Amino acid sequence: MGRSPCCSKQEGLNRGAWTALEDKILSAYIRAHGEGKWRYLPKRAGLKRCGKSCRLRWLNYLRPDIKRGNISHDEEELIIRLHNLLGNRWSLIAGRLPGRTDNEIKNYWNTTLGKKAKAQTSSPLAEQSPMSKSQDKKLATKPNSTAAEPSNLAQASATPTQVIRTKASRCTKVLIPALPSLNEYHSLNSTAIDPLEPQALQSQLQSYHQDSAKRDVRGGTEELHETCGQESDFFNFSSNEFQASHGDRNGDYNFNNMQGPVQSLPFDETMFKDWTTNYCLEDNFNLDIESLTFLLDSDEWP
DNA sequence: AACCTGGTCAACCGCTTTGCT
DNA sequence: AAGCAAAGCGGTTGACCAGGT
Repeated sequence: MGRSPCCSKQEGLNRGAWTALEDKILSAYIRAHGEGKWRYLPKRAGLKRCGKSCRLRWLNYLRPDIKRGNISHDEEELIIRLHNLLGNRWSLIAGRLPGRTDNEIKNYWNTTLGKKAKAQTSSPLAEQSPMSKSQDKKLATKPNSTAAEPSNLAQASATPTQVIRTKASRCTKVLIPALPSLNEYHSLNSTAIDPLEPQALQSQLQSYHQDSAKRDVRGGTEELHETCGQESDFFNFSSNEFQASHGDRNGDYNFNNMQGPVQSLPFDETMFKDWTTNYCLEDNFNLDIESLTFLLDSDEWP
């Protein structure tokens, strides 16, 4: 199957850590045009990055609803229990932790929780952690607890866990949660520039590409890459055009819809019914949409 | 002060899956 | 059915930092 070379192999692209300006440019572009079409995004936004890199940066760092750091005790507990059930399905685990990314959870597991679990495994007689003690407290009130719900980390690691292997599927119908209005968005993302002042960002963009060119020369390539910014169409519009362009290009988000009351797509319960019957869940599994914590506490798990 | 070591996490990389033609 | 593009996923890497020697 022919495959075009990975965009990361293209020459002239910036790599490594993102600069504040690149973040601003990416944020501003996505606010104007929405997510998606990552392959074309860098060129249109005027970024010297590959689409993959842009997507990752947005999803893991720039999204307005991202919670960063300070993983709470409850979250930690939930991660452990989800990992017992799902294995290294980080995106699925992250999906149950609002504001957390799969990358963050994966890193947190690899650096913190995984070690805890390993330590408990290697020394099964080791003292229980406070977390596991609290889990035991819970279980003390649950006489029907099963092996699939370990009472502590040691048991979680020592007991063969039942990992649910889900089949990855693209989500074509989504629930749109409460999206912030544009004003709310700005207050959430204080570092973002005002999208209604594209000229200011455009001047920064020019210096960004000049700096990139300098970096290339310093790097010994002696090669002045043709900047994407010269081809970019992102900043070639006025404030009025910006306002009019929300959602009009490429069928992306309509930001006008983001203003005013919360809008959500009608939810059909049969969607969930189908999901539970078509996927790997047991027939007698009682799915509670509100909370996976409830799900995990359910005695219906095998 | 200089060096070493280990921890953290953002970013990269390669692969898989899905949807479209 | 086959080919391709786009998106998503999970493992790995490497830069950075703090603490220890």
